[in-house]
Amino acid sequence: MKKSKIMVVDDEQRMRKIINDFLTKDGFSVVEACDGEEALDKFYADSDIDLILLDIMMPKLDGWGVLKEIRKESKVPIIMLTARGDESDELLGFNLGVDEYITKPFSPKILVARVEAVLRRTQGVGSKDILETAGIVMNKLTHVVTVDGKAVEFSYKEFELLAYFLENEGIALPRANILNNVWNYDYYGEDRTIDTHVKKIRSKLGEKGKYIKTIWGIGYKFETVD
Amino acid sequence: MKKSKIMVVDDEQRMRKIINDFLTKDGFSVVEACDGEEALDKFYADSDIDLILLDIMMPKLDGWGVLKEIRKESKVPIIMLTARGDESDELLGFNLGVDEYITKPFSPKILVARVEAVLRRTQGVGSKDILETAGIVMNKLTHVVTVDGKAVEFSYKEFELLAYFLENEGIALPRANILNNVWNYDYYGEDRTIDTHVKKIRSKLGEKGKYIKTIWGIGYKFETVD
DNA sequence: TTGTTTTTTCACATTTTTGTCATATTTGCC
DNA sequence: GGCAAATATGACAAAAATGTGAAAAAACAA
Repeated sequence: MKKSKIMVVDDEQRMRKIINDFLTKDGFSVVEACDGEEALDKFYADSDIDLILLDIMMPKLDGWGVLKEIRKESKVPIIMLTARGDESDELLGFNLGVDEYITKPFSPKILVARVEAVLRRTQGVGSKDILETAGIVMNKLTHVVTVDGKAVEFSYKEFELLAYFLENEGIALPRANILNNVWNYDYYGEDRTIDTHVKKIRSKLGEKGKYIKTIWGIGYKFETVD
Repeated sequence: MKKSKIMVVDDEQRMRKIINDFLTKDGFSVVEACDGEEALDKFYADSDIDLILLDIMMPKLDGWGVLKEIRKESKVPIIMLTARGDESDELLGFNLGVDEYITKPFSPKILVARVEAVLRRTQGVGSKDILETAGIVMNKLTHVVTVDGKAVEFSYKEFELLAYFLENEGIALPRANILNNVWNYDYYGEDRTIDTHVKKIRSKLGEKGKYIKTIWGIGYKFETVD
C-alpha cells in the first residue's frame, strides 16, 4: 500500500517538527503549513493529500476557518489538534465534519494510532462488503446479519433497506431517496411501504431498533445516539 | 460544471475589455455594465449572474451604492476593484458584504484566481449543506441544528424557515417572499402563520432568538447584531 | 397446482405538526 | 399622550404524518 501523505498545519515550528518526525518515522510522507492560508494554498496545489492534522489556534486563518473552507469541496479526513478540555469545540467540529480530535499534549503513540485509525476508517479495504455499527454487523456477501453477535434473519428487502441506512449513517434520508435507492426505479407503489419495512426492521433489531430515527416530514435516519 | 456568468462593472471601456478578455478566455461568460445604474438594471433583469466585479469609482452611482442596493436583496458574490492601498475602504466593504478585493493594477492570473476562489467558496459542494452563523449550525444533510454546540430540535417547517433566514442573512425578507420560498406555491393560508413559526424558532434559539429581527410593515430579517 | 414466504396495501390509532384565532403588546404617527 | 395598524403570544383545533396490525397481493418453491 502506498504511503499516505499527511499535511501538518500548526503555527509552532517546534510542534510541526515533532509531529513530522513521528509520522515520517512511521512511514508517512509529510507536508507542513504554518498557518491557515498556507494550508489552503498547499491543499489546493497538492491534490493527493490523504489526511490533514489541523491546529485550531493559528494566526491569519484559524483551524475552524480552514476546516470550513476545505469541507466546501473535499471530504479529506481531518484531525483537529485541540487544547485540553474544550468540549463545546468538539461538538461544533463534528457538525462541520471533523473526523477525530487529538488533545494536546499527546504521545507519539496516540498520534500515530489516531491517524492510522482514521485512514483505515476512511479508505479501508472491503469496507463495501461488511457494514458495522453499534454491534450490528451486515455481511453483504453472505447476507448474514448479526446483532451483538447473534444472527438475525432479514428478508431481501429488509436487508437492502437496513444496508442503505447503515451506508448513510447520520444522514436524514427522505422517503423519495429511499425508494430510488432501495426499490427499483420502476416501482410505483406507495411510499408508506417503507414504514412497514422500518417497523419490521426495528422490531428485529430489538433494543437497537431505536437507532432508526423518524425525521418528521422527511423520512428516516440511522443514528447511534439516544 | 456549468460556466459561471460574471458581470463586470467599470466606467472605463478599456478596463472592461481587458477583464472581459481574461474571463472569456478562461471559460466564463461575461456581462458588461458601464455605470452603477446600468449594473443594477442588468442585475435585476438577468437572474443568473453568479458574481459581480465592481469598480468603486464610477459616475452616477458608485460601487458602494451598487453594493448596498444589491445587498438589500441578494447575496451574490461581489469582488471590488479598488485603487492601490486604500485600506479604510476595505474595512468598510467587508462590513457591507464584499467577498474579495482586487487592487488595480492586477495581473490576469490574480483576477482569475480570485474569481475562482470566491466562486469555489460560495458555490462549492457542501456549502449548501452546512449553514453557520453566530454559533448556530444547521446541517441540512443530517437535519441537525446546534446552538452553541447544543442540539436543538426543529420541526420540518421550522427547519426550512430558519434555513431560509440563514441563507439570506442580513436581507430583509417580505412575508410574501418567505411564503413563496418556504411554503409550497399552493399554500393559500394567512401569512400571519409565519409569525407563529418565528415565535417558536425564536424561543428555541433562546438568547440568539433576537437575531431574527422584525421589519415593521415588511417581514423579518436575520442579522447577528444587537 | 398448492403451500409458504415476502411484499404491499389498507384501515385505524396515535402522535406531531401546522394553522387559526382571540387577546395582549408594540410600533409608527398625529 | 392617544389612536390605528402591525406584530407577539398562548391556546386550541385542524391537518398531516407516522405506527401498527391484519389482510390482500405477489413472488417463490416444491
